[in-house]
Formats: sequence, structure tokens, C-alpha cells
Amino acid sequence: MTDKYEKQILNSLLDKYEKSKSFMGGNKVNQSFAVSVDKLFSKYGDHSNFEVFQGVNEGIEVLARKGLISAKFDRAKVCSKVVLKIDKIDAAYLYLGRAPKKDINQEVINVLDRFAGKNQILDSFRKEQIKRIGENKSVQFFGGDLKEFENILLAVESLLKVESETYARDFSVKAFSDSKQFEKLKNKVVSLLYEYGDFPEKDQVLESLNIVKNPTYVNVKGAGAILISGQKIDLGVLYGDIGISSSILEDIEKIDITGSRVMTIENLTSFHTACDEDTFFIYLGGFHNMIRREFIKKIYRQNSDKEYCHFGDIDAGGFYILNHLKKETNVDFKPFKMDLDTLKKYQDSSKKLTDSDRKRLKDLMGKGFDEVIEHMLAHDCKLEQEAVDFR
DNA sequence: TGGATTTGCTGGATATGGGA
DNA sequence: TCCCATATCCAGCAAATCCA
Repeated sequence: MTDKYEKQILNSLLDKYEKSKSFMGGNKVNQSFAVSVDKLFSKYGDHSNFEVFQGVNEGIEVLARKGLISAKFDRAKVCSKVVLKIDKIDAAYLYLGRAPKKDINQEVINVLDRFAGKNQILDSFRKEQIKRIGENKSVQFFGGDLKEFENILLAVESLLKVESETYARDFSVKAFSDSKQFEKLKNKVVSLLYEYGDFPEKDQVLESLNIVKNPTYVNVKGAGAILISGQKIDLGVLYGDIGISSSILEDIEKIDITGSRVMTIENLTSFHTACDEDTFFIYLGGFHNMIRREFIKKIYRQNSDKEYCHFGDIDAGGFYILNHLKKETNVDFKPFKMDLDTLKKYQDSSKKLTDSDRKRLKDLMGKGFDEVIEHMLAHDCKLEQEAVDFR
């Protein structure tokens, strides 16, 4: 049974070893691992605190007798530093009852391997973490709890299989047989998906994967008519919009676009203010998941001769949403008022870029918006679509 | 002893979690 | 939702260590 001073000394030496090049086998010189006793125990040199002095010395002597460390004392019985015996590292782990980092790394790799080939996100994540382990860096989203780590990967695997809008609690029950388990992992799961997946905004990741808090709606208005369960609704004769619950989106049999153009709008206020007799407007509710994409595809299949465009913010998020929409629906949406002329016209209403905006804009270079992005970066500006007059 | 190697420290950026 | 404290990561530089 080790006492607290022995534990602290040995753990500190092993920590140092595990962070070293010797641990990785990449060392070019033979290293020794030592810690200063003063630094480890701030009260060791405090003469008024004899208990600590004596306790630490006893701990050092026990470890030295067992051959796990070497230490030298001066005439006053003060030890300046302790050194780990390299050839006794295994015994040191055993004495502490501490799992060697190599074993933990292997267990993490085993967990990662169990999710190999499940989906592209998990494969990218697995590849990156194995690379990080090889470089002796920490494994992302692993805080020492293997079960939690496995559950995070399981959540990612399960989330990508959700095909219909599902409440987070119901998803948690289905994936973990526990309605609260997903809530505990949610932040890490979302961070992993956002970093390794392809999502416009972090706060839209779950909705994009069909996990919702409440039933969601797609708002439509303008030049078109829809047929749901045998009932025809002619939107062209209505003054405003209607919201179609996602649960009945799949029941729509026919969408007949009577105008020449179909336009998706990013923000709700702009959707409400937009007005044109020749356009069918769609507000996707801030995100587009599989059900919404199927809705768009259905419209396109039945009305492929129309013009398709997207009206959004002139910022990284807006460009990203448009590209994502095009990619996921295979419909060639054209940007509407998301160009350099519009930005210049409303320059007075523009806002300054954040560091994150700059980074994301640079990532978007070469993806169809170079001219406007160059201007945004050069003039430190972005524009929300609410500032843009639709006409 | 001096050059090469490796670690430690620091500050800045970013993420996270808790409380108001 | 915002603010604040804390944790984590990273890069750059200084210091410590190793060894020919």
C-alpha cells in the first residue's frame, strides 16, 4: 500500500516519462527522469512543517529501497531531487496500480477500430486520433473514461443513421436505453461531428441530423400549389405563407410551381418580407436535414425547368449553406443578391468580421465566391441579408 | 566544453462549464 | 444568454540535459 507522498513522487516521475521522447522511442540521447522535491512539495523546505519533511523523506526512502527511484540526501537529510530508475518502470506502474499509457492507448485504438468503416466522419476521426497517439498527443474527446469515449463514438454512429425527425430523449433511449445519456455526451458529440463532418454551423449539427427539440416546420409561399393527401392548396391566392410540419412533408404528393423561379431563403425575417408574384419561396427553418432535402428534390423532380436560387447572408455561413444545399440536393442553386455589387451597395449596413469569420472565409476560397470574399477580407466586412432590399 | 537534443515555461487563442 | 473562471492546446523561446 503506497502512501500519498510515494504516490505523488512516482506519479510525477511517470507523467514525465510518458510525456517524453523516450516513451515514444524517438529519443536520440539517453534520458533520465527527475523531479525536484522542492517543486513537488512546496512545504518540504519549510522548517516549521516537520511532518511534511519527515513524510516525504520516508516516502523517498521506501521507493529507493524498492529500487524504483534513486535519491541522494545531504547532511541535513534534505533531498533535492529524485530520479526514476528506467529499468524499473514496469515495477513502478505495478506498485502504483497505475495503467501504463501504452496500454491505455492500445485500448483507445481498440475502441476506435470497433468503429472503423461505420461512416466517413468516424473514419476521419479514427485516422486523426491514431496519428495523434503516434505523436504522443492527447486523444480528442477522451478524458480517461473509455466507456464514455465509446459512447461518444456510438452516438456519432447512431446519429448518422437517423432518418426521420426524432426527439433527443427518444434518440437517447434508442441508442443507449437511457433517456438522459445522450444529454451528457451531447456537447462532445456535436464538437466531434462539427470538426470532422460537413455542417454549416455548430448549433445546427443535431437538427441537420434529424434530432430536434420540438416539431419543425418548413414555410412556403408564393407562386405554387401543393397537393397533400388529395387536398390541393393554392399558395398563389394566399396573402401570406403556410408552415408545413415536417411530419407531413413526406405526404406531399405534388408541388406545382406556377412561377418561373424557386427561391430558398436563409433567414425568417427576409422570407416574410420577400415578395414576388413569379417566385415560389421556401424557408427551411434555419437548417436542412434529410427530410427538407427530400422536399427540395421532390420540387425539382416535378419542376426541373424552373430557375433555382438561394438568398442568404453575405458571410461565411451564408456561402457555406448555399454550397451545402447544392451538394446535398444536386440542384444548381444560384446565389441571389450574395455578390460583390450587393455588398458594396449596402456597405454602410455591414458588420466587422470576427477571427472565426476570416478563417472560414479563407477556407471557402476557390469554391465560387472568390471575388466577394476577397473584398470582404480586404475591407473587413460582412452583410446580413435582412439589410438587403429584396426588390 | 560546446553543440545537439529535449524539456519547461509563458502567453495567446480557444473551448468548456457553471452561475447569475 | 451572457459573463467569468478554468482547462486545454499550441508556438516560440529559454533552460536543462546529454554526450562526443
